[in-house]
Amino acid sequence: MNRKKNSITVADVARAANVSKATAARVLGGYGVASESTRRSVIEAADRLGYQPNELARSMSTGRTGLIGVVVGDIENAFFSRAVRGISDTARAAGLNVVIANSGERPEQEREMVSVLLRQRVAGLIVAPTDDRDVRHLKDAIKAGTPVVTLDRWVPDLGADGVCGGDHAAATEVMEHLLVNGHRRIAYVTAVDLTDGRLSDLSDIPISAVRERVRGFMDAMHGTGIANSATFVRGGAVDSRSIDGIIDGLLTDEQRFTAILASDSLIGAEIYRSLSARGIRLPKDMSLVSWFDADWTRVTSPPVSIIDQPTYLFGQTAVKRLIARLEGQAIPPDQIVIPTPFIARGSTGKSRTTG
Amino acid sequence: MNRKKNSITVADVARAANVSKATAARVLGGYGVASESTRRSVIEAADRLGYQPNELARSMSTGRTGLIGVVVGDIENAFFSRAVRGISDTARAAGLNVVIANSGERPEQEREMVSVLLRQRVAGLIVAPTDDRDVRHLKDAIKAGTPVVTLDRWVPDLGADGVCGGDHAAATEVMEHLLVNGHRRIAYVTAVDLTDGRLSDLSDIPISAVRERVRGFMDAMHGTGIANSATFVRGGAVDSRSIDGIIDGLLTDEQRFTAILASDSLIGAEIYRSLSARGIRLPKDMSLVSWFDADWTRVTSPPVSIIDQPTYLFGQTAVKRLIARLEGQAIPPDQIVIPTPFIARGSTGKSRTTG
DNA sequence: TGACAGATTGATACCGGTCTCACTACGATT
DNA sequence: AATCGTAGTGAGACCGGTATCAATCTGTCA
Repeated sequence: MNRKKNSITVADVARAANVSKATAARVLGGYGVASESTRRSVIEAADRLGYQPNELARSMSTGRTGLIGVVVGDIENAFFSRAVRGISDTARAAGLNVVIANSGERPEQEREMVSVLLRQRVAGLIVAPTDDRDVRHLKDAIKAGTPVVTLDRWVPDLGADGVCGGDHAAATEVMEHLLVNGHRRIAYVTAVDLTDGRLSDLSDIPISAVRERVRGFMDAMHGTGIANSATFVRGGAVDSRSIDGIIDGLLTDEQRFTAILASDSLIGAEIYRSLSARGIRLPKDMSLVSWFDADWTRVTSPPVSIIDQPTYLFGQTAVKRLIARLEGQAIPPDQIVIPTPFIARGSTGKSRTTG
Repeated sequence: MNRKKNSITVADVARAANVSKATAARVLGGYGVASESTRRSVIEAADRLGYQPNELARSMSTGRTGLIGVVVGDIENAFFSRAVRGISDTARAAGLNVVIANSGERPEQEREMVSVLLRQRVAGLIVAPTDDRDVRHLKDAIKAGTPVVTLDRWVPDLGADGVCGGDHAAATEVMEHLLVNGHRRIAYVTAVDLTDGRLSDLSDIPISAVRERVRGFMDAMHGTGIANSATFVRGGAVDSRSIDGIIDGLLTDEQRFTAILASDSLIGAEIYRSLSARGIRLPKDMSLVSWFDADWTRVTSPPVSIIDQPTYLFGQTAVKRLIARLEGQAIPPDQIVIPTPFIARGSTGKSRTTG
């Protein structure tokens, strides 16, 4: 047992203060009672020795860790880092600590991270599930007594609360704006891996948030009599190169696209860059809307129209709900929808074909 | 003791497998020896019961938690979130877990967070210290046996390793570029709180990274015979409004500034926005350089010249050094400088006064 | 003066693992 | 046949707290 640190324990303090371990523990742990005089001498001894409580031992014996585990797709993505900030601030205010893990949007890594966190005995989990269809690890966690709140994504039959954006409504709102402006050839670009980059069925999309947006997109298209709108969805937008490819595809398509929806701000930025590089002017030649109010959307000219996802609030809300669960509230798990309004800025205008 | 979770322990597995607790523990913990047959039956029993090791108890008894604590200024800042990603990826690969905390760049919150992490018995700390002059909490941690690596900032007398950028060199490089292009009236804008927003002494800057950059800035200015360069440093750039104020100040100053250095990418973005809003064109009317290669710097027109801080690498390097310390390497603590090259893009050009 | 309630305090089991040490069984060595 | 080495196993201490319960000490009241 190579215990490197010779830390001071309650027993040491007790000895120094000439009281029993139990009494010292009561004073230092802030539970039970002690006379004012012993309390003082214990505290004095603790200060003198530099006692620091061992949270591990405390958790061990109480069975509660004050830790909440968070699994996000990628902390480097501002969407998640802002949510993590919301989670972190809110948790801290409630005296909880936060352990962060990345899934890299890969199901097996998500499972691994959840398992690691459970072994760490986190009190609860906030997870942005990578794949709706494989949530057994989350079900198991819930069954074993660790409450789960899903972030940004909603899995109905999971039995966990979910905090998400109003994805279908936002898509509907954007589409209305675009349709009113005469757009008909509108593309939806997502990172989701679709066969050949094309969508054959909505259920191919494993992330509810994206699925709902695409559903809203297709519903709106359908409403204007466009039946083949599934062909307007492009998947696999994972990096610069793939996005350049998608943009090339859109620009040379026989459907002369006039507007593009970017499913997240990373994709949005790359699309913007790709369009600029090709000399396409916004909004004259093309309209662009991106999900998430990233920094970059305000410094482009024109600034980019966005769907504002207040992910700090997502995180905050998720923690609050988690805390409610930890306190044992037995309300049925449900979906908390946070409005994600469309904010029109300069990158969207009248369709060039009707202008 | 309201132990909510009825988790399976080694004792349960041992009973089910008809062996002693010690033997089951040996098999499940992967230490010691056991015959092939008992090993099989223990594993079978563990699987059947759904045994999940309790990492807490394990840490309790071994004295090591595979946790590393990270305290950053703000995870929401891409500078840090990218570093955190580097830390997280590298730590994970080494079998360590990461606990993140925010200091909000406030010394007392930093102290609080460090204390919380120490109570959590993290194996090591990676901290971006908010104030060089008050690092007693870090010294105490080191003295108590928890290695510390500072991130982005270097505190010489701390006795900890530090991973930082080549701030002085980068400032020198940028200044050379600007001076060659005829700029003489160059402002340095930082979030650091200076009295009246003006710099009276370098030691007023509590963050080494910023101090070194300003030193490089002033050295270069001095090299061209400009003696009052301290008046070209503006502090307090903490939000949209303050930055608008600073820009107004610079534009109306009797010194007709022709170039601005932004000390981080948040400031850079706001300055860009503020300049655009005022109709100032880059690089014709003003040159702009920002530290950190944030997303937004590539989508502006012109794209913004930057000092590239590879913070993913910062994080990665910090973890590697921390692991070396954890393994007991007794090399003297030192500063690891990671080059942060200047990358000229469209936002910097010839000074309008010499053009 | 003796009984009794309330306030303090101490002894000790316990949480779920790891780890030391002693003990057994058995083949190899002499 | 006696001795030895070794693989395998079990008993139990331990980590640093918390929690339970009994013991002691007051002061008060009948």
